[in-house]
Amino acid sequence: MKTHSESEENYIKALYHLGGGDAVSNGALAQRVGAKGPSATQAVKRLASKGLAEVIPYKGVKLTNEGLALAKHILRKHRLWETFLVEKLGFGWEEVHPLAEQLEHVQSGELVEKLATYLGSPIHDPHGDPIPQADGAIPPTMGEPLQQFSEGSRLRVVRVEDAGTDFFNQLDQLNISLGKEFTLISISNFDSSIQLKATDSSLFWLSHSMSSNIYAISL
Amino acid sequence: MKTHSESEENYIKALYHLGGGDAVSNGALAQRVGAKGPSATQAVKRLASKGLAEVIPYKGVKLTNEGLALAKHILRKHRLWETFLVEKLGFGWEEVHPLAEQLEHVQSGELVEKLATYLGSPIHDPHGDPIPQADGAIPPTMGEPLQQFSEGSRLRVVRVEDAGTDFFNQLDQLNISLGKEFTLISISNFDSSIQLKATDSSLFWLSHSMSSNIYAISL
DNA sequence: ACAAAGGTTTAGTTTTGCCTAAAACTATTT
DNA sequence: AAATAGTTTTAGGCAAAACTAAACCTTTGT
Repeated sequence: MKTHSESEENYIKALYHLGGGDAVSNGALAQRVGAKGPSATQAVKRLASKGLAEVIPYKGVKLTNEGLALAKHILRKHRLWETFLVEKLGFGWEEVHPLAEQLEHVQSGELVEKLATYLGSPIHDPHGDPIPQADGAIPPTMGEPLQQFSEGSRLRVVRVEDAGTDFFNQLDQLNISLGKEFTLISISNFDSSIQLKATDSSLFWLSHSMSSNIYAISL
Repeated sequence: MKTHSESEENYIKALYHLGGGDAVSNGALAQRVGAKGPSATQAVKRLASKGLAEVIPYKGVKLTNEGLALAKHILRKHRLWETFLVEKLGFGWEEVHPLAEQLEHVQSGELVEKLATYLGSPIHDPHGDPIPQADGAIPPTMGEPLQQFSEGSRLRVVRVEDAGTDFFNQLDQLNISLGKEFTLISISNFDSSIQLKATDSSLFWLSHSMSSNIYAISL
């Protein structure tokens, strides 16, 4: 198996995140990896020369099938490590992203699969995001934003967007975590904030910016 | 805490391995990291400029106290990861070194300590080598080579040198692992090979090159 | 249609870290 | 004491990956 630099892997991840298999603009890519335009131009040329991406100058870049497979593999590692850090080492779900960014670059197919087995072959990570499987299959993305539900719905939180430490801290303060169940009491017509009732009958409001990052399924 | 490149960390590790706190020659250092002379010269200059090593041109290099502390910290990570890979993921003790070489570069004090706690704060790794503690203390190095024992001694294997995959495979074939107990039956005057008796009373011979990499304590 | 605006690429520089070849130093041997 | 062998350092390149400044496309507005 060819080996790739961390920088290359970061560009691959960014391309996958932004476009999946579709074309991405140079600017968007540069912004995502935290670099300037010319660095991205140069990077995608390197990727193209390795057969991982296709570039149409001034138009955009997209991953080849090979690039796509690599992207999924990296994402698999990332989410398995996040799962390990939370489930086994007791990290909070807001802390694990930067650590997984380092761990995901470790190269060893055997390690990934042994880790997956050790964790019980999970299909979702601690944020509820799907973990790509060894064969490249992506488990379904769960849930809808809370706005999508009607007043009176019984629902269970199954996924949250990684919207930064402050967001996670607020979730913790409100005692919201994956698997928790609530009843949607009302949605404000004024600012779209949402009132929920917890299983202990406590009532509270969530701002739109909070609730739009929280995904649930109907029970 | 300042951050260091992987290359720098590899040179730090090599300096520690070869000299501990004492001076090391440029050639030995280069060989250990798998580079050529000039690369090592350049690298130690970088280390010196960061206060991690002291160089006397044409004489040698040695780690500063800061460099020494960093070396121990990296070794701590390395041996904790090896322990994790063997104890939790089920890797064989001959496979873990290259993986730990990658994992040891992950930067996070919190991760190291959580990992140590998860593993039960071990003081020896799967090969029996001491794991430097968080405060820099080094647990005692266990055992003596089998040659040191007298005929008839009862002994327990507590450490093996990492002498390559073939060595480990042979250990496995002979059913020798850490903690196993044997009686030393005889030492050949001709080629220093050693005859052992296992607890199941089976008898077998070990060549000098095998036995000199196996360390035991007397029971 | 043309010119300005905005995004993209090229060109040239920087840093890290490796290399080879050549020069310089140390040590040994006669 | 001088020559030689061996090691180390300097000098000069190369590649990856980032940057700034300048040139170049594309698109958009009038």
